[in-house]
Amino acid sequence: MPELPEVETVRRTLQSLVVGKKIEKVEVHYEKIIANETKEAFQKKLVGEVIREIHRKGKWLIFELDHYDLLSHLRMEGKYFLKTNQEPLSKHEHVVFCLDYPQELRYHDTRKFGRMYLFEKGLCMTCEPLQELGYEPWDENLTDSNLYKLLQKKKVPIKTSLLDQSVIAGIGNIYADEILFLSHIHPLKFSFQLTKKDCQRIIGATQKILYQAIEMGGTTIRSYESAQGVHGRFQQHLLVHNQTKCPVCQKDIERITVGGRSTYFCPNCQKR
DNA sequence: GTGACCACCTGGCCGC
DNA sequence: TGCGGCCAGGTGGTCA
Repeated sequence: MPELPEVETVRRTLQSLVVGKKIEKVEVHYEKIIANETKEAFQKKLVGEVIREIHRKGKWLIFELDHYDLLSHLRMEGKYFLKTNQEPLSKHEHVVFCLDYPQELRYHDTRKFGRMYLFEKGLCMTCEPLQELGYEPWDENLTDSNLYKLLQKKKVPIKTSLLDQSVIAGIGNIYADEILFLSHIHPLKFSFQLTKKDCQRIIGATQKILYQAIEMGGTTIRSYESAQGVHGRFQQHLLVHNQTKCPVCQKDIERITVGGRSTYFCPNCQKR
């Protein structure tokens, strides 16, 4: 389940593997992956384009091409693999970018949740998928005052607000649990009840956890791998998510549902 | 405008 | 062993 650290790991891996490569041909085997173009237009527009750079915003990957920006969201199980055309196509490989012969960049997605958008170059930052995104975790404007103001308007539990991409972009279910644990905040506490001090702790914990996770190549809970099948190591450092004992007080970790999502927390360290 | 709920999908797991 | 049902979860759409 790729969150910001996993997407950043994929970006870094792809950056070294495919930047400078020319797209000779595109095969789309599952049309729904392409969100804002027909399969035919998508295939036609990308032929001859060179991958100039790969960026990330929140959980979105942005392939900067000659004339277009290709946006890719991995959702739950999306992965990219660099293979040769000799290797048989897996049933979960839905989009194939044929690069310099015989190399192919293949988009693999078991659950077909991932989406790709194609925009004219330079227009993607103001497009629908990206314009709603909130602060990047290392954005200098992500201050305790700004976060506090934002959360004052939210009448939902803080866990739900952390998953809201219009607040802080890139946080998913696993890291939201970890951030709240490090911040000593109960996941059911209402967002508008948080103090500026709480916001300061959330920002600090977010930056710390995401930085560590990126350094370790992300988290592999069930299905995430970066390009070429590299597994992340951060799962060995998770403090509460999917854990049974609190690493601080040794009390039992509780599992509840918040906003329909499994949520792990320590009732002793994270009082309401 | 905001929040709650559901659909999209498939593999893994569990109970029978 | 095989089958059915539930669960996982990011996002967008719909409804209240």
